[in-house]
Amino acid sequence: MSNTIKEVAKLAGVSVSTVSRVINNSGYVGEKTRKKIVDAMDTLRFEPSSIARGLVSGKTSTIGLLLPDVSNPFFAEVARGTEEAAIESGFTVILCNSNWDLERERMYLNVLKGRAVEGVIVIGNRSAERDLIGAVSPLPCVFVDRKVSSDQSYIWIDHEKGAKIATEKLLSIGCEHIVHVTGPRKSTSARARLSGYLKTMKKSGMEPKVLSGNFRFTGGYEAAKALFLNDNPPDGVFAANDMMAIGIIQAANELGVSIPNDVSIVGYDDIDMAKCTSPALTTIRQPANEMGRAAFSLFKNRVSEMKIEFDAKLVERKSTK
Amino acid sequence: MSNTIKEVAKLAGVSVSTVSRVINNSGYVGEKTRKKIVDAMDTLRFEPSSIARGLVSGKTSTIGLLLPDVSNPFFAEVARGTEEAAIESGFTVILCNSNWDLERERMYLNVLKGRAVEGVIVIGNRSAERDLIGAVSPLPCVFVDRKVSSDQSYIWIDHEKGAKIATEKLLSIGCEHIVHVTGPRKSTSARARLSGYLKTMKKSGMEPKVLSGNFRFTGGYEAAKALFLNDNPPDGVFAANDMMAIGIIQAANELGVSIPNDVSIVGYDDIDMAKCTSPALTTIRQPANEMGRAAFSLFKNRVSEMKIEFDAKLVERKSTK
DNA sequence: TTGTAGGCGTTATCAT
DNA sequence: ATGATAACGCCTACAA
Repeated sequence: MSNTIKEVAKLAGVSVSTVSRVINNSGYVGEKTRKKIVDAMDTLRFEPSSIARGLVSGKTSTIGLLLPDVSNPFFAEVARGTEEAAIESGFTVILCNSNWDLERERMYLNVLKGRAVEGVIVIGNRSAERDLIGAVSPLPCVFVDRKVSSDQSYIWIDHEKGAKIATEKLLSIGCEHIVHVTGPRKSTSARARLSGYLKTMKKSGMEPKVLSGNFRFTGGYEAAKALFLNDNPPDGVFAANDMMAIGIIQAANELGVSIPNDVSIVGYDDIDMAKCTSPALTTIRQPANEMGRAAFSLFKNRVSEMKIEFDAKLVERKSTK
Repeated sequence: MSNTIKEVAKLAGVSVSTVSRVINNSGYVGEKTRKKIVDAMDTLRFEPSSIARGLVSGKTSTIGLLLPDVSNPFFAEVARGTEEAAIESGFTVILCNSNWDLERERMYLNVLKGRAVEGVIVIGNRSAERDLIGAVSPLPCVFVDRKVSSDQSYIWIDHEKGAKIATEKLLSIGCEHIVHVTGPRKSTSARARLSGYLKTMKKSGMEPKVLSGNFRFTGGYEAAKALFLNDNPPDGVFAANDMMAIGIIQAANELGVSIPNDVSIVGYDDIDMAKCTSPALTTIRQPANEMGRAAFSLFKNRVSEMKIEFDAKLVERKSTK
């Protein structure tokens, strides 16, 4: 059942070079011969060995995708976008879950090099920039959701602006006591969101209030319990991601705090789940799929020192007045 | 960048086969020669080409993972389990999203063959069994969540039993009008769940009632609207998966139907989201991560005609009395 | 203990 | 328009 170009040639009664020509349609091939070969190819269900091709060309048509955890909805969607774009270009994606672990990030980068991938796409990593770039070098690398100062390229969303939009939304509906629940300090995107919130609050002359979170459901849930049990509960909450916002909604529901009457909630990401909460979550949309696709295209076009910026957009649902 | 074995040989003043021997440390190599070669290797920073190796040995330490869509939480978790187990064995996983499309399934299987993967793990496919096995042959293949009659191996959960447990739970809390919202007809696991529901209802002498669903949020949502607006609304609903159950909860909340007072809901899968709904969803847990790991181990140990069965378990939360 | 040579599946360069 | 044949980088008998 293993089919090589040789067997196709034999079945079609021609030489391997002619078969190779029709595969790559290069050079001249007579119509009749071409047809015979094409027929032979699909009766044999022939698929050229990309390994052998790789040997000749030195290329593997493979990239590595390094992320903390595919089972996180945001990363899953980025992964999906990357993979879709890759396959359209004849590339294949190796999946690597670093599990938020620095040691594993480094390990994977080495594995990927050994696999002779042509490039790496990195998302949501925690490594220090210099470590990361050292480890990945000399492979071309695209960073997603992280600005990087060297000559690598990256995909970036202006989270500061997104946070500004979120905060302004809360302001515009008359909230007077707006709290921000942050993501982990090490996350650059979490820091950008915090900064956007702080600046917007300052500009509007409001008093900011910040609680530390961790990007996880429980983080939001616990923050909200503390918040709503307080004697001065907020009337607006901006959570640094949707998972935490959902935790907040859950806590509010349990405590009998009415959304959006007593408090309005804005999240960040627009994961699928955001449509399904009660009430449905108003949030800042990150186009995760497109970001994944863009990352691949940056790699594919071998553009270094290039950035693509996306716009974070407000998606209004029922958790805000 | 990377040097070849030939250059190492030249620098060390030996033949390539001797170098090859030290690389794979096979056969006899004199201590002095070995040292010379090792030195040469690292002054040249030599790294053997995994492409060339793959061509010769036919082994790539790579497997393909074919699933409909990584951004579906259940598949994402299986993917994670598979990838974790794989890397622990020095294997690498190529991610393939078939997008529920038969044509793409076949296309990917061919791509994977071309990549010389050593095996394939297939989840949630829709292809007819014979097509699938024909397309993947002669690669070893493990099917997840699908029974297969040939000599392939598979991972299986007894969904009929899971459905029985779900239905019995509803019965045990006194529900007298229990509806089942199904998954797509083509899905074997959906059919098994339906069958388990039907048998259990029959045994208890209750009248079954079945609505067609599609495994998606909207499917549950629409089914529930129809159900609760009816003049004879159910007091128990068993949804064939969590996404639909969440749609049902959403619809109930919007309609002012109280869960679990007016109606109890049981889902299936125990995706992360199930903890986060209001009220939190009682559901049948599938150990997705373990299933992924088990799939890899079945492949790794080259066991064919082997099956691993998992048990579906009830996770009680707040959507049932 | 070490070297020689053939081959893995393709592509590319010559000839024919 | 088509066919030999030499690489690509490595492994593995088989010789020496």
